[in-house]
Amino acid sequence: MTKDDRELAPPRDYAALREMVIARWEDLPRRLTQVAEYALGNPDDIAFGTAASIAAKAQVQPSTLVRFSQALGYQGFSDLQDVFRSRLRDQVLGYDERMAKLGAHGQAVSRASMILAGFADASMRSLSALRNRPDEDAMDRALDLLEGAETIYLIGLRRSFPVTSYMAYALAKLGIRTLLIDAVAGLASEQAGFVTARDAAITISFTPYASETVALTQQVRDKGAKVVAITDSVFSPLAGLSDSWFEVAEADFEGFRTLNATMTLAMALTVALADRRKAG
Amino acid sequence: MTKDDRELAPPRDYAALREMVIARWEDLPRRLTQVAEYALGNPDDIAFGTAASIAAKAQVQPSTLVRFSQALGYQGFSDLQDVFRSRLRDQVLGYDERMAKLGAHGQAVSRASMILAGFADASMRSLSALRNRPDEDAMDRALDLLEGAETIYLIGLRRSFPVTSYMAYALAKLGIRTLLIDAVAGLASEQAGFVTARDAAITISFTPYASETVALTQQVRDKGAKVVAITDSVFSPLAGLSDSWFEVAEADFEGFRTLNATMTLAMALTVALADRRKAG
DNA sequence: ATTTTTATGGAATAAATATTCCACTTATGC
DNA sequence: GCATAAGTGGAATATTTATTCCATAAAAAT
Repeated sequence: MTKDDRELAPPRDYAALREMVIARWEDLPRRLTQVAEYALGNPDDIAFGTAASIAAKAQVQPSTLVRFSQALGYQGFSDLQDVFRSRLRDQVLGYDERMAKLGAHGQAVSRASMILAGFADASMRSLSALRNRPDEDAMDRALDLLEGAETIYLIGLRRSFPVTSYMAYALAKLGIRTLLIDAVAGLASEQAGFVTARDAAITISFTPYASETVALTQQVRDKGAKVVAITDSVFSPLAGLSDSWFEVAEADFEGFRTLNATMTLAMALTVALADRRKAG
Repeated sequence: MTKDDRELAPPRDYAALREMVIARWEDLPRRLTQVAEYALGNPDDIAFGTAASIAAKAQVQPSTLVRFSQALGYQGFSDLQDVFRSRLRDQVLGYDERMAKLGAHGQAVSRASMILAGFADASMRSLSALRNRPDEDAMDRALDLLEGAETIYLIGLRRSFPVTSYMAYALAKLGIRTLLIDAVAGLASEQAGFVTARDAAITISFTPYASETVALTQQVRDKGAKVVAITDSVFSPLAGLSDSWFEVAEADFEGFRTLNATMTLAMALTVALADRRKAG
């Protein structure tokens, strides 16, 4: 079975694995074909099941699963199973083509470009999650609150400041009156002090929630302004302080959170708001 | 903790489980709250991981996971894990329907969420382009220039300001000295005036290139500082003014340019730089 | 302040799961 | 048809993984 040359490079992504199995279909022994057939037909079961349960369903012995895995070059069944699991993860996020691509040319790259690729991937994951969440009416609810506002106050410091500063720029370009709380000269509270019940605020914060952001949000809320929040979990202090809020899940790469999903949501919110005002 | 009445009906589906955890959030002890937060934030990890690996990521003991599960009325961790797994299964199955819906395009979806989807798609296109361009050594060249810099000056106004402000935040967190030219009080030129030949600058600008950004870049260059630029074409005035530059192509949606590729590149540059300095 | 209850970390144990091994069968080459 | 090689089932074993237990710490009640 010309083991030596095959065993060196077991595919790490499902697409390649599938191809390999199909290619070698012919020269696999009887029971192993049986396993191959079951595996390709019920990839989910492979991902979730135990060797024993899968073996039963495929009508073979557990040991056959191990042999199958090893024949393909994997260390054992668990090793093979990892591939099926990663496939599931990716499918949930919605793109297995790009993983195939990743496996195809994933070598001889510098550390720097690996970091870049890592961030790009993390970002795409975040965006995919954002896109696929059918948050249908969260968006509409937020727009209802923002549409009639006289001035929109933008609250977001530290890590969130890039987002609010972007919105300030874009909304201003679109002719929507905003006030960016930038805390210049330590005047954050004074900047927020002019808010009235005819205004609305967009407030953005993530773990660990900057206490100043929370305080400012509380402040504008007390004055009767509507509050739309963008944050990262139900447990965020902003969730309780807002009339409508978005949950954004940012993927991370080596502990550094991406900002893209938040940024994209902000952009969409900005344009959708302008769109509504024009229509209205 | 009034165990008896709760333990009889542990939810079998993820949605109900999630609700239950949120409801009982308050009266859970410290470590269990920690687990709850991690679980709801990273449901995929719970589905696939082992008790030990999850415990490590959530920074608790494996036994705490078991206790958490039991506090919720499950028999043990494995029992709880089943719920998370079934969620994944369902999501996978629901994916096809979702794609079909997407293909049928635009009926019964609100205008707002179409805008969101549009931006998400545009962003993913930008990122995909960024990722697949094998700009191998542009990154390394830039890092060479930045590595030895005493202070890194960040130049980027208007649309690019979110990016520079993000870098200022992230680099500061990583212990790298920066100076963000924010043009507060109209002092941009004065802020940039302190630059020396031992410093470096990162300058960012896109069509239509803000004249002030170009002028500032020229200024720091004249003083002998190294310049790394992020811009959108060879014809950019920044290309000629820099020692190394990145070309970033941002996709647009209905005329509005996304900022994600730039943001992601900035993030990668930031982390890669910190990585180098640590290594060096 | 003192006792009692509850929570926690970490090691010990139990359970499950994968893997290896070997006797036996089937196929292949001579 | 005989000898050799490859394949297979199932039990034995090794490993991994969840769970329980206990000593200690923190909180709550008295």
